[in-house]
This record gives sequence, C-alpha cells and structure tokens, in this order.
Amino acid sequence: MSSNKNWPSMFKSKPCNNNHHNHDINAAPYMHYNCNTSSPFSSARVPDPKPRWNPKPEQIRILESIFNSGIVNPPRDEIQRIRIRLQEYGQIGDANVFYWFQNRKSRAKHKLRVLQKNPKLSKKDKIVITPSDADSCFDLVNKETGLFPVQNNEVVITEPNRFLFPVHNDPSVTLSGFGDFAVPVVTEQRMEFPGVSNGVSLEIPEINFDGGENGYSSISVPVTVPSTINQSQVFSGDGDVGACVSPGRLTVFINDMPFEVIAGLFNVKDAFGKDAVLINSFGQPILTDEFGVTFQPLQNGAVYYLI
Amino acid sequence: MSSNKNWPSMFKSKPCNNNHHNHDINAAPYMHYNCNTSSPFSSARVPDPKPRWNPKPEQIRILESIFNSGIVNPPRDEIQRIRIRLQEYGQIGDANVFYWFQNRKSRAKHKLRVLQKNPKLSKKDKIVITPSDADSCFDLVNKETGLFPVQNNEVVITEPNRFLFPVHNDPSVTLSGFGDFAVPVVTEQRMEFPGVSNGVSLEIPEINFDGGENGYSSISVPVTVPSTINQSQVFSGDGDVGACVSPGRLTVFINDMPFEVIAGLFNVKDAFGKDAVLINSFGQPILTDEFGVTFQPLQNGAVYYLI
DNA sequence: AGTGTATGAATGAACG
DNA sequence: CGTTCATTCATACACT
Repeated sequence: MSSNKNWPSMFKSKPCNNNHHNHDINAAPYMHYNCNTSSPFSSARVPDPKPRWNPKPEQIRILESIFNSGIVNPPRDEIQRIRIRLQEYGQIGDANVFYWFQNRKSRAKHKLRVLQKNPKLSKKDKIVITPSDADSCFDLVNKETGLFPVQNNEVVITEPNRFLFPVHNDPSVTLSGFGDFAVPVVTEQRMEFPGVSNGVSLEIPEINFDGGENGYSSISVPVTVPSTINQSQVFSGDGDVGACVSPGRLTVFINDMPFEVIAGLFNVKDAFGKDAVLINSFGQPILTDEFGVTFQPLQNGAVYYLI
Repeated sequence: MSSNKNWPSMFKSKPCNNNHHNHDINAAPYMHYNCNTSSPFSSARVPDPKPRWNPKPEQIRILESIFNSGIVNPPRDEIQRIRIRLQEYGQIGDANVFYWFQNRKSRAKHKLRVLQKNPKLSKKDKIVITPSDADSCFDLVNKETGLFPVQNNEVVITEPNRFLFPVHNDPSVTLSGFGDFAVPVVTEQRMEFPGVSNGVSLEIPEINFDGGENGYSSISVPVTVPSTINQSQVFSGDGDVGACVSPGRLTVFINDMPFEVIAGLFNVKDAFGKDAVLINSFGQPILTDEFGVTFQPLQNGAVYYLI
C-alpha cells in the first residue's frame, strides 16, 4: 500500500501554446512572488512564468529529516500533511513535496550506486564494508514496513554528508564528497514507524542546524569499520525486513547516509573521530566510554546524528 | 536504449553556510588546483573549496566534436568512455561529462529558442525559415537513430555559433552570442551512427581549431532562405526519422547548429556570405559555382562546417 | 574592485 | 521509476 499511485499526473494541463513541455501542475507551484498577471486575452507567450518552488532552508531541513527518518516514499495523504506543515515556512504545494521526495530518493539511490561502483573514494574518507547492492535499501524503506532500509546484501558504507569531502585527489573518483548542511542537531523527533499506510502521524522530526556555518568541523575523519564488539541487536520487527539483514549487521542512518555496521557496540571515535558525538533521533547523546565505544549497540534502522 | 540511467544528482554537498537552495550533490569536483588541506578532522571554515572542473581546451574540443557528431545525449556507458578518453588531458569525472552534455544541449536549445523568439537580431544575421518547434530537433538526435535531428515541424534556422554574436544590443536577449571557438576544421570524423544503445564505438570525431583566436572573421553575413533550386534528396535512412522530415526539407548541422533547408542545391553565399566556404565532415570543401550554389544538394542530417 | 558573460553544478519539474 | 528538461546558483574569466 502506501500508494502514491498516480501522483504526478493529476495536475496536467498545458497552456497548449508554446514550446516546451509545460505541464503545469496547479497543485502546488506557488512561490514567493505572485506572478501571473496574465490578462484575459493576450497573445502572451510563455503565459505562466510559473516560477518554481524555491524551498526555504527550514523546509529542506524538515524534508530532509523526514526522509532520513525513513519516510522515503510518503503516501498521498502524508504528503499533504507534510505540505501543510511546510507551508508555515513558505508557499508550497503537495506536488512540490511529492517531487522533492521523488528526486531525493532517486538521487540518493543513484549516489549510492555510483559510490558502490567507485569504492575508490580515497581509502581514508570512507569505509566500505562490502560494496554491493545498496539499492534495495531504498526500495524497502517505508514500503513494506515503513521502517528503514535493511539490506539483504551488503552495502557500501559511506560516510555521511560531510565526511568525505576535501578529498580531491583521487583521479579515478568521479564523484567526490558531499557535505551539505551543518551537522544537524535533533530537536525533536517522533520516530514513529507507522505501518506505512495507516494513520501516519505527521509528527515530523525536526532538526536544528546550528553548526551551520562552521559546519566543516571535526568530522572529516576517516571512518573505519566499527571496531566494536559484536552483539546482535536486531531491531527488526518484521519478518520481511529482518530477513534481509545480514546476520551480524545493522543498518542505521547517520546524518543522512545509511550505514551498515557490525552488530554490537559501536565505536564512535574510531568511526567519526575523537570529537564526534552521536545523538539519537530524540536529541539525546549516545553515551560512550572513554574509548568512544557505546554502551548500547546502535538500533538497527534508527537515525542518528553527529555533532 | 540510450539510457543515461539515473545520472544526475545524488551526492550531497553544500558548504551549508549560505542562503539559497543548496541541496547537495557533489558529483565531480576535481579541478586544477588541488586544495583540501583538510586533514582528518580539522575545523575548516568555508569548507569546501570545491573547485569545479575546469575543462582543458582539448577536452572541450573533443566534447564539442562529439556533440556535433550528433551524440547530444550520450548514454551512461558512453559517458564513461568519453570520460576515459578525456582523462588523458586532465582530471575529469563522469559527472562532468554528464553535466557538460546536459548543459551543452540545454544551452544550444535555449539559444535557438531565444533566437526564434527574437527574430529581431538584426534581420540580416539570421534566417528564419519557419520558427516553430525547434526543440524536437534535439530530442530526436541520437535517440531513435543516432542521427541528426530532423523536424516534423518547422524550425527556425539560426546561424551557427559565431554567426550571430557581436550583437549585444538586444536587451531582451539574455544570452548573447556564442562565438566560442574558432571555426572548426574537421580533421577526421567517423560519422558513426550507432544504433544508439549497442556498441557505440568511441571513435570520436576530432576537430582542429585553427582559426582560433581571430574567430570573428567574415561570417556575420545574413543568411537567407537558401535560394537554391529544389531537388529532394532525402538522406533518411530510417523510417522514423525520414518520416518526420518536412517533405521538401533537409536538416543539416552547420558548425553546431541544426539548420533546416529547402531540399535542393544550397546557396552558400546567400546563406553565409560571399566568403563563406562549407566543408563536410571529412574536411572536404563543398564546391559551388560562382554564385555560391552547391553542385550537390546538402545531405540531410550531415554535418558541415563553415570556414 | 566592480560588472557582465560563459559555463560547471545543482535541483525542481515532468515525461515516457 | 529512470530519464530528461528547464532554471537557477555559483564561479572563472574578460573587460573596463
């Protein structure tokens, strides 16, 4: 379920007149500046300037956090709720939200694919547990269970956004680092795992970006395969999902990227550097001992943020 | 076929710091100046110098020639081949190639569109046979047959790159002329028209730019609708393509731009000025009589260059 | 230094 | 969904 069934379609239209594929969607393209002064009959070419949605940073933050929370493919009704929420920050329509998720998912997927093909992104900037099918990840998310992706294959563990970017030195690497926003700090997040299609609450997680400017702080440290003790801790609440998890592995989301880690205690320091601190989706820091090893294993499918 | 399979984004980026809609991605940022001195964890401010790819002249030449050869929208695998080839001249990634083609196509298209909308670029600088759907042109290229664009509608015949550029006088025109490179001289060109998705050879055409610097030479002469005799000479090798060609029209590429001309002998002088000389993709000049009329009709879909 | 242009990169919107 | 298009942002570079 969680059918987004025909979404794009609704809103078609087409001023018919001109050149390119103007489809138009009336469902959501509003934007800051009110436009369309098109008077009755005008030979107006390019009648609707149709400015495109220009997402506000807050909106993006929210969308991003929702996405990270595992809602990769929000059902129609949820899209609406999201839109309503985002509307607080600026004009936006369902379609915008819809498209945003489409693109986000698509691109993240692509990214993963590329990375898995080019595991050569400088040895130190990322850890590759086992490059392989990183895609199923997205396909499973929020589809069967609304939970986070869990692989049935292995995955390349790349570092989250800003972990690998100043690397410009590997010629063979096509795509280099990411590094968008500052390290997010969870303010509130419900961690609701709806059965997907049922009443998905819209308590969307919130993130406060403060690191903001200086973002590029500490974490550019190479991540190594979690040098942690083992201990399976399979959160899996569903047969399907659980089934496809590599036995001793957990998949978690850190900042933005899916990570597959060996089940068991996680060494934050080894993975992200001595100054790294992981917080869970509730904004609570994940305690560790002096070596950076967590006292509790990470939760499979959970979302964490680095600060 | 010609699938560029998921290409675009993925990868994030964004120094986080500022204003506008920065999302992420970081598809291919290598460049001349090696930057990134960021060691493991550093608190780099203005984090990613994220230098952008700075194409070498050779790379551009090659890319341009490939583009001119009709490969406007190279499939994923071909992009890779191209990249590999270009790599010989300097750091470059698939993404760069991808973006290059995207932009190249997009801009050429846009240019055409602008020109057709502003036929006021001094009547003498270009000829408009019949402004209309100039877009499909690009859409057909290398898609169905790997051949050049052929319209099922009419097209604006604009002048190739440098034909209209010292024009900076039309306020409404956002992009001024092209006049990129000098008039190219074809050195070798395979004119391979792969079935698109099959083993597209990478024998990329090569072009030697000599005219180089002084580019702005003679050709700013008005082009008029080919004052030639008629004589259909439909190259069309494929039903699809041939089918959408206006009966008495041919579409050819001159320098860089698609031209639709009336089938039959072509008057080079009328079209590009008395000093203009057209050469085919093999570098051989197209002979004409003293009036500038060719002895042979232009080949539909063929590539020519002006010198 | 500012101003404008050319163009690499990013991403919203849509098509097939 | 994967692709393709259109726009926009951002930066390199030429001019003045």
